[in-house]
Amino acid sequence: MSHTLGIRQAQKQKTRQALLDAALGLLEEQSLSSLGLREVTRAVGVAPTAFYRHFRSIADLGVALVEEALGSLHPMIRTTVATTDDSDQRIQRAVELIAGHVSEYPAHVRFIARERHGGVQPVREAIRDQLARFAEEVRAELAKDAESEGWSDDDLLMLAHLYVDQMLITASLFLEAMEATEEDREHVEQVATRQMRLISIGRHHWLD
Amino acid sequence: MSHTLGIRQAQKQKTRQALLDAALGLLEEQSLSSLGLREVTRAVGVAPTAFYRHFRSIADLGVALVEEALGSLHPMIRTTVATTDDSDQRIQRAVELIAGHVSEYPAHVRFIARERHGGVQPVREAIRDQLARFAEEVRAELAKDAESEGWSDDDLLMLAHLYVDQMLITASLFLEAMEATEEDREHVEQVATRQMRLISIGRHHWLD
DNA sequence: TCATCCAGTTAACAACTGTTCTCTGGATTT
DNA sequence: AAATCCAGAGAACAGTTGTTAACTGGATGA
Repeated sequence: MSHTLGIRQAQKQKTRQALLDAALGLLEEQSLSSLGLREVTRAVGVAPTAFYRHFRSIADLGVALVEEALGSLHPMIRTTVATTDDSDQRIQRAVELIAGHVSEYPAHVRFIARERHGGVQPVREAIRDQLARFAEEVRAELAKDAESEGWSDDDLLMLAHLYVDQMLITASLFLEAMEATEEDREHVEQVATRQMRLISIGRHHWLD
Repeated sequence: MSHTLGIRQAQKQKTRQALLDAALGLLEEQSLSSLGLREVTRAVGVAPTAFYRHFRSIADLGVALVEEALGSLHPMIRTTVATTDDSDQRIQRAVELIAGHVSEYPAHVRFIARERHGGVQPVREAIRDQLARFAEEVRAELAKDAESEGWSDDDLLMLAHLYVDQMLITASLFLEAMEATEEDREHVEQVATRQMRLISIGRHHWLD
């Protein structure tokens, strides 16, 4: 139950969101470490000093963007992994889900791919933490699976990280393919599906 | 057979290398898109305008750094994949080789990881091209393997990309672990080895 | 030996940056 | 109704940026 905000708080949140949106837009053709505070406020149409009412620095804004881009993704990942029908169909659904997310939030995906190893430490750490949470959640779901009998928790987490990294690679490839032909996009989908399948086969025979 | 350079050419190459080295150093705590031309020349101790004698722009310098970081790596990758003894030992050697390379050229590894999805298009493209070459070379080596009988070229390339991406992920993890404890570094090595092994198991049962 | 070349220098430019302090006027609270 | 609050504006700061033009002086080639 969220309390209704006053006019003042509402307007403040609106400006804050405008700053985040403008920053995300400007980051399509540069990195966070070269993004200027004035550049962002100029794009919003607000005085440079207004920035400080919302963020301590550009790095601070970057951390907020990480939360916006990844924070709401946890339930989605959970339910996708949790689906316990035929393995091949599960993979295909996962790949389609990634493709859909990339075409709906391309700027968010680009931001995460770019800043995961980017030049701003607090942002790198925020992304690392979120991805570690993803891996842990995937591990927990995998543990429920019948196929995980006899697996150590360490190995399950190892596999979960493999899946999470593969998701990011796939998302990044879909992003690159967005401005390519439909044929190229289908090729990316096919390769991603096969890579996931190969990993799943490795998982199936891990205990042999 | 390299012809001996005149004093002039030699001095020019020396300055050019100093610019590359200084840039690589400065890039440890920022991205290429925020690196300034004056910043680099200041670090070398040379006038800003001297920069233009060697590079058209910072992006141009970035492309040269990609060549420096990845260009000499092709024979190394080839011979590593080509080694045809026991599979588990091959994986362990590959991981050790990555660890060695990271501790010998950490700045190069950081640069590639950072700019692969970074904000400078020509640099992204240069890295993409080099990695595609790696994948193609790995595919060619895998094709010679007895285990690759019955595999399509498409599937071999799919697997090769999986290996190349896994190498990069592993290298990036070793880099992060460089300032951590010996225990952490061993953990990274163990996880990377197991992930490679799982992929190899998937490869072994791919045609079932 | 002498004319040419060219890597690096010097000086200057307009434009940009993050941050400070002071102020304003509408929303909020008393 | 009056007092307080606070998001955003405005002006000014010292310092930075990429790029230009004209130069210097040692290496080079005739």
